[in-house]
Amino acid sequence: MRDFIEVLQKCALFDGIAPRDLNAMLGCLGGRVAAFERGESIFSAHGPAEDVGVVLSGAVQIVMDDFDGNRTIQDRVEPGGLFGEAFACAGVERLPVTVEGVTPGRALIIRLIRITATCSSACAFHNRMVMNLLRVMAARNLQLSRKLEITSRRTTREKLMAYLMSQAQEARSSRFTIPFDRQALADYLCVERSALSAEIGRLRREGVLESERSRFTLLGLENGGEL
Amino acid sequence: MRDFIEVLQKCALFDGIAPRDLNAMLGCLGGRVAAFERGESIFSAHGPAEDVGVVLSGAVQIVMDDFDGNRTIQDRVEPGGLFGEAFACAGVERLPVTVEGVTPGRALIIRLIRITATCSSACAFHNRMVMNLLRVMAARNLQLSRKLEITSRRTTREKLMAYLMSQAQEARSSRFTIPFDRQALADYLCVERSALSAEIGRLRREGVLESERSRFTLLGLENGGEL
DNA sequence: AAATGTATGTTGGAAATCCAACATGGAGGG
DNA sequence: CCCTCCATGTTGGATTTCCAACATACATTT
Repeated sequence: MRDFIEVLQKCALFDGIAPRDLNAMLGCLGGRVAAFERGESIFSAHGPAEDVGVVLSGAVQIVMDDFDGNRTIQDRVEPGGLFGEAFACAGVERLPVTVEGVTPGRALIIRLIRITATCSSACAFHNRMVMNLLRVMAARNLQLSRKLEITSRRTTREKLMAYLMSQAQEARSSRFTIPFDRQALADYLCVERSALSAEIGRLRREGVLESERSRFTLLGLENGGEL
Repeated sequence: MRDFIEVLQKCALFDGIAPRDLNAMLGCLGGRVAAFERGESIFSAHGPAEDVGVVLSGAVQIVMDDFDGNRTIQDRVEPGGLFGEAFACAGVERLPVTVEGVTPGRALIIRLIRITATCSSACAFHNRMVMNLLRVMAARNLQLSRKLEITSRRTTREKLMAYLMSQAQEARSSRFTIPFDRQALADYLCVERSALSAEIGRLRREGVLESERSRFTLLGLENGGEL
C-alpha cells in the first residue's frame, strides 16, 4: 500500500488530504487492494454495487452489455482514476456494467459507506471526501452532457465540428491533437469511419481546417492560432 | 411555500429530513420560488450556474439548442425533481443548457453554496443534504449513460426500440405510457418526427408493437404483458 | 355546425449516410 | 529493397434519413 501513496495523492477522491493524514484515512476506510489480470473482472455485472474502486496501477475499462448482447466500452480508467462510484452512490442493487482489467494491475477497493458514514474520532476528513466525490460526479456529469451535445447533432459534419471546437477550446488553441485515431473518433461520434474521413477531406478542401493524422488546426477563427 | 411541503418531502434532496425541520432548513437555505409558464426559461443557456432548482409544480425540461435550430431534450423533470445541480456542483461559469417550462408551474431556486457550506448553528442537516445531492447526481449520471446508450444507435428503429425497451423495463410491463408526444420523443431520440412516425407505423404493421398516442405495448416478448 | 388548433400519420424527392471495396502511403521487418 | 501491415483516404451504389407538404382525427371555441 505504501507504494501507492503517490497515486492516491493524485486521486481526486483524496484531494486536499495531506499525505500523513492519508494513512490514518486509509485505516479508517478499511479498503483492500485487489490484484487483477488482463481481462479479469474486478466488478461483475449483476453483482452488488457497494464498492468504489481506485486504480493503483495498470488500467481497467468499464464495459456495458446492451440489449443485443453487443459490448460497448464505456470508459477506460488509468491510475488515480475512480470507478463504480456512480453506481454505489446511486444505491443500485445490481451493477449494470462490468469492470475488467485492460492490463494487469492493482486497485484499491473501498466500501462506499465507509466514506460517507462519519466516523467517531480522529479522521475528520469524511466531509472532505464526500465533497470530493460530489465534484468528481459533477465533472463526470458534464462530460456526459458534452458528449450528448456532440452526438445529438444530426450530420457527420456537425458532430465533427462540434467535437473539434470543443477540443480546441480545451486546448486553448486552434491547433491540437486528439486522443483518437479515425476509427475510434468515428465510434465516439457515432458515425461511419469512411463518412468521417470524407468529411475531413471536404472540410480541408473548403479551407476550414488542416489536418494530419490526429493533429488538427482550425482555420478562419479570426486569430493566428491561440484562443 | 407551505403548499409545497409535501412535494419537498418527496424530493430526494430533502430525503430523511423531518417535515418540521424542513421549515428551519428552508429558512437557512434562503431559496426563492419562481413561477414559470409553458416555454418560459427558468435557467438560460450561457447564464450563470450557481443555483439548484426543485420543481414544485408543473414540469420543466432541460434542452440544448444548436445553431441550426435543432433541439435536443436532455431530460424532463417532474415535481420533486432537481435540475441544474451538476452544473452548480461542477462550478461551471456558464450553463450549457436551457431549463424551460413544459407546463406552467413553480420551482424552488436555491443557491448551491447555501447547501454545501455548513452553517453555524441550528440546521444540522447540511450533511444529510450533501449526501442526498450525491445520490441525485449519481442517479442522473446513470440516466445520462442510458440516454447515450440509446441515442448512440445508428438508425431510427434501433433508437426507438432501445428507448421503448428501457421504458418497458422501467415500468416492469410490456404495456406503458411514455412522457413524450411524437415531436418531443423525436427530439429526445435525435431523429425526425416524420421518420419516427413512419417507423412506429412500420413496427406496428410488423406486429412488433401496438400503440395509441403515448401508450405502447411491446409484443412478442414471450409473456402476456407483465415482465 | 363551422372554424380553429394540435397531434399524428403519410408521402415523394433531395440529400446524406452506410457499406464494401479498393487505393495510397508510411512504418517496420525480413 | 521488397514485403506486409495498418491507418487513412476515396469511390459508387443501396439504403436511410431529412424536409416540406399534405391528410386525418380529435378537441375546443365561436
